[in-house]
Amino acid sequence: MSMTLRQLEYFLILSSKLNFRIAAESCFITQPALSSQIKLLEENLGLLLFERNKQNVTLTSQGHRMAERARHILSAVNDMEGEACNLQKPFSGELRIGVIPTIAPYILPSVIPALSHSYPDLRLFLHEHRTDRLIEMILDNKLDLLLLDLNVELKGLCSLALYDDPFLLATPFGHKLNTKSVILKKDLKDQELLLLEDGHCMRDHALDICEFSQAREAPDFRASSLSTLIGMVAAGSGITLLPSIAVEMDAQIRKTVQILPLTKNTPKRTIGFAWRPNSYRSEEIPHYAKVFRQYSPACVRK
Amino acid sequence: MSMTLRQLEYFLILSSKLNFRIAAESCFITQPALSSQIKLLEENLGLLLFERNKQNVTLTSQGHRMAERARHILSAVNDMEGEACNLQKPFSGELRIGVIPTIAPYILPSVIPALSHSYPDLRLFLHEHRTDRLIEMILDNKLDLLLLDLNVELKGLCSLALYDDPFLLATPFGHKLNTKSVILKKDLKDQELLLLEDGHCMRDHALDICEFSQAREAPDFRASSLSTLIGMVAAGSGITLLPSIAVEMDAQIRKTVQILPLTKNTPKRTIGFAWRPNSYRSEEIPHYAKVFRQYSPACVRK
DNA sequence: TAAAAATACTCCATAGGTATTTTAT
DNA sequence: ATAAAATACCTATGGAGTATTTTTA
Repeated sequence: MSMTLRQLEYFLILSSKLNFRIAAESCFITQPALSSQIKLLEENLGLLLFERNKQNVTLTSQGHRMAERARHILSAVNDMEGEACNLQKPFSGELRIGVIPTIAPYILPSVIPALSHSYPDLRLFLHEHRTDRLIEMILDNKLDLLLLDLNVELKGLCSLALYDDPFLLATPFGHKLNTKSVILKKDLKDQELLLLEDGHCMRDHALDICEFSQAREAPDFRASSLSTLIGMVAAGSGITLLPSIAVEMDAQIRKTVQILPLTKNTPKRTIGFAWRPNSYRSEEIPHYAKVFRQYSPACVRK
Repeated sequence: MSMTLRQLEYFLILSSKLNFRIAAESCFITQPALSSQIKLLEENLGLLLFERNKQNVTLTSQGHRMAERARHILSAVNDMEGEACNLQKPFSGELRIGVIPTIAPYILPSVIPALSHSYPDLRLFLHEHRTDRLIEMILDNKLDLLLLDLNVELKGLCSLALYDDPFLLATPFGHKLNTKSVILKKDLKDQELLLLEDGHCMRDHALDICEFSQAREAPDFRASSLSTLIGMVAAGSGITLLPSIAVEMDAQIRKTVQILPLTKNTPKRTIGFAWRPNSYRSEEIPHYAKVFRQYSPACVRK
């Protein structure tokens, strides 16, 4: 009679595979069984979800909108089942954490073991992606918790600030700025800054600082990671900004490049958690925050 | 195996009836059938939803939280089914509109027939309640569209302003303020204002104006409707504020009390729509807004 | 001809019914 | 004794299987 959760699951699988036989396999049923359930769903909704014409299956435009709704429903179902587990035994099960690449290597190595130790029934899964991707994933209920720079559009997510992470200046040894004890805004004027490639939120931060200090971005160069960036600075190709946590946690950095503090009114990023308001882990998050704060690099500890 | 939408429906009905026999009736099944489905749901979730001890059934605390989740899921299902209908035939089916009492009698009589005429396949249902109740209802998917004063906490609802509705001063005939052509802030000082009872958002608006102008609320008096308020003003018990739309649409008012314009920088309320972001009618709403604007009282037409 | 989806049918798991027992007042 | 929920057992709907046909490249 009425729509079924199972039909919605099948529907979404088919809408990603776009092939009945292959989708049926993913659903662990036979192809005719899938065909009939999809047909039932289409009859129930009173519209065509798939175009199955010329040898290939595609979602109709109506199907697209229905798929959006179906994802929302199944996400809510997932939340309900998760909360049920959580009520029986909180701080257990899968905790899927998403972290940006300019944070992960400096925070996680110390915090993750501590987290595992504090909550031994948690099974931690870490995913490292850039901000946009992480937000997509958490909104689609593929992640439970993000650790990122909070100075971004959070699309309705809840957030909690954990650390202030000031930026430091990295220059080649022997650079003319190195004699100064503190770098002021005017010192950066016309300096060439090497920056990360597009999509890294740290890049946007650094561009703001460029604009403010009238430094300019080095043309024809975009690094894909902080370590590349450090290598280029060491090679004398320019200067760059680094987060304090990186400088503190990676002892090699100070041996490779000169680290200089920026002006008093120092630019910084705010590192913190973000999560879906409907997450069944909402109430656990302040506890995780405690662990993250306690086992963080000294330079950001409040 | 897994949770069923039907189980969730039964669960919510039982959680409102708190009696298996009566709830089963509402579900159109027998009592044992309901018992077994509830039991299955409890087994699936791995927790007790109901306490069935001393002759009466109650929701457990865990049950409460699960009911919240279940409501959310079924609301999303309702949205999906609604959108399916809507894709087949937009501007049709039930449109459940919630309106506050200080707007309904002045806007609806002209707009509703026009709306029916523009969209003959709509079945309009009107609900008149105060703001808090309306917001509760729309969040619970019991209404599709609100028409209210937008100067309130909208709890994540989308909104669209329709009219600016200035307040006017109503005094008894022969009142000493009546000789003035325009009322200024200082004229209201120490005047006794008669206001609506608690819960009307117009009351809060009027209190703000009180505070600003140092007028004071008449003690021991709270009207339950604008017409009561007008009657009291006519009887010489004090003065009050009235929305322009009321004065324009109800010809009796000017025969009963004196209407005076307020200062240039006149206080006003903003009347508009509010709806759930997930509503399947989101795309229709600008069209409804057009009709509402066109068939509104002249005093608020832009 | 081959590969993919739809159709025809068969089967069995389970939602829901009836009859009855248990429990609490 | 009564009223409510649970249990036992039966029935039948419909989800999923196998075999086959239809469709399209």
